Amino acid sequence: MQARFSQIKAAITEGIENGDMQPGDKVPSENQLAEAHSVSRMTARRALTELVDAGILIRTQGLGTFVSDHRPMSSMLTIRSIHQEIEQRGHRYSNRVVAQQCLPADDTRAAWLGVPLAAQVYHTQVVHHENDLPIQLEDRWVNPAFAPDYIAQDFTSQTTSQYLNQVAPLTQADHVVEAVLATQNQAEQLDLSPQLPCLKITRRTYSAKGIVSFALLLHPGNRYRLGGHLDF
Amino acid sequence: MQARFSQIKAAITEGIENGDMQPGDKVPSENQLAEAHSVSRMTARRALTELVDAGILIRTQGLGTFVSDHRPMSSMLTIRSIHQEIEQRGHRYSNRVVAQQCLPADDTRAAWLGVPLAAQVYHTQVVHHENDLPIQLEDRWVNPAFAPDYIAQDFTSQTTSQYLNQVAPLTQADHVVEAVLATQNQAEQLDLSPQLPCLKITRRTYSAKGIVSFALLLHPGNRYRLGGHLDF
DNA sequence: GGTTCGCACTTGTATATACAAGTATGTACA
DNA sequence: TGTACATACTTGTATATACAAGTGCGAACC
Repeated sequence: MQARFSQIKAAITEGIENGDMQPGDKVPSENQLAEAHSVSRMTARRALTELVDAGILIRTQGLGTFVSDHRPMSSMLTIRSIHQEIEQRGHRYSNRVVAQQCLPADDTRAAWLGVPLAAQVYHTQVVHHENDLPIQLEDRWVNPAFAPDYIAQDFTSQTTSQYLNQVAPLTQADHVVEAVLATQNQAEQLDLSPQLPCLKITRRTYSAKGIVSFALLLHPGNRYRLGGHLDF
Repeated sequence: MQARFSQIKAAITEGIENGDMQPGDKVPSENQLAEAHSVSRMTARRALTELVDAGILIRTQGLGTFVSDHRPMSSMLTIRSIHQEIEQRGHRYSNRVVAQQCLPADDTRAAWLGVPLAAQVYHTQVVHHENDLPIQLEDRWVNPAFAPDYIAQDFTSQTTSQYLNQVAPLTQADHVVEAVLATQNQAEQLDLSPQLPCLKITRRTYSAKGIVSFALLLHPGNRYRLGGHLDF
């Protein structure tokens, strides 16, 4: 047995899918839907609310509810924690901490972290392994103001992001994904032949008080699966 | 003036951000929240519902509501239509239809499109230009069952996805993004030096009745900006 | 003719209530 | 000891109602 609000949702999406309602068209008002389906207004409203959340409909107070004209414009990019992902595949996760140091920020790092030039920042470089094969290179710069003990941690038992999320719960993050060639150095760390295309993901994380860290991920070969809606 | 359910949301997220509540912790029940904030249960419930939708909380009927332990695990990858994106930058959009043909599906295409081997499918290859510079290569295979007139369209005035979205409104789409090197042929179409890393996005679209098309996008240099939460 | 006001209709917020359904726990019973 | 049941508490669904707030239109007024 299906809930009633769910039936109303189905009726509306069906009307959109078979072309009865075009993008921009007005859908029946909450009161009309309520009467048509013999439910209360709040139940009809719930159906509309969930379709609005899904991006199928658009609501304007005082005007009405309409079929969205630009539905498939964005998509959930789901990237699980590298640790979890590997273990879910039934494989063995391990890592190697290549570098863990405190150094003065050059202009690029300073700009990304929002600290003065030459300010001391923490840097770690970790190679992640799946069944002892290197599959991911992580470069991370951390603002000491938010994680003063970062430099003293043991990151073989706990990932850097796990630790940071503990001491400075992040509230926001920006990401950029691009395709690059691995540098000589990076290729050596990952035990790759150079000139191999890699997915590079740059990420900047914010806590409530400022920029916590930015990290650089190199994924040779790894693919990311996307679900949802996307337009190109 | 802020709505009351919004105040409750703020109170909960604040509790999570300053560490009062850890992932896995139980948040007050709907009735407790209602009493504590002097609102009805439905209002307290709405606050929780929106936080659940946002991925901050997890609810289980009969058990309670808990702080999510894997908050920042996914991110909205927002990719606007190439056409819109270029025009929003104030640049000139144009394209060149390289191929538009009907041919028998090889095993790969047949598998992706869900049609028998050697079935006739439509294929188009379009190069998208920004200010007359090629920036994107689009390969698309279409199941004729859902768009029989696809092969006769003029795709200089209308993009392939615009047309398909009209004749067969899509209900779902899968995407895979990876880094590859452009092939000799692809590099020529895009007027690139070969051996350049490109973002390759493979997409399969579904209508209510089956697989409509799958497309392959090659983006040299182009970066995708992500917003929201992501974990690695 | 042009402005203002009021009305009808829409969505937004909030309440009080009722029952259904899932989970855990303890108690009574075999 | 162990199974079954009753109970308390949780979230899930649904209703009827009330008022707030935004939009559009027409009628009354100047």
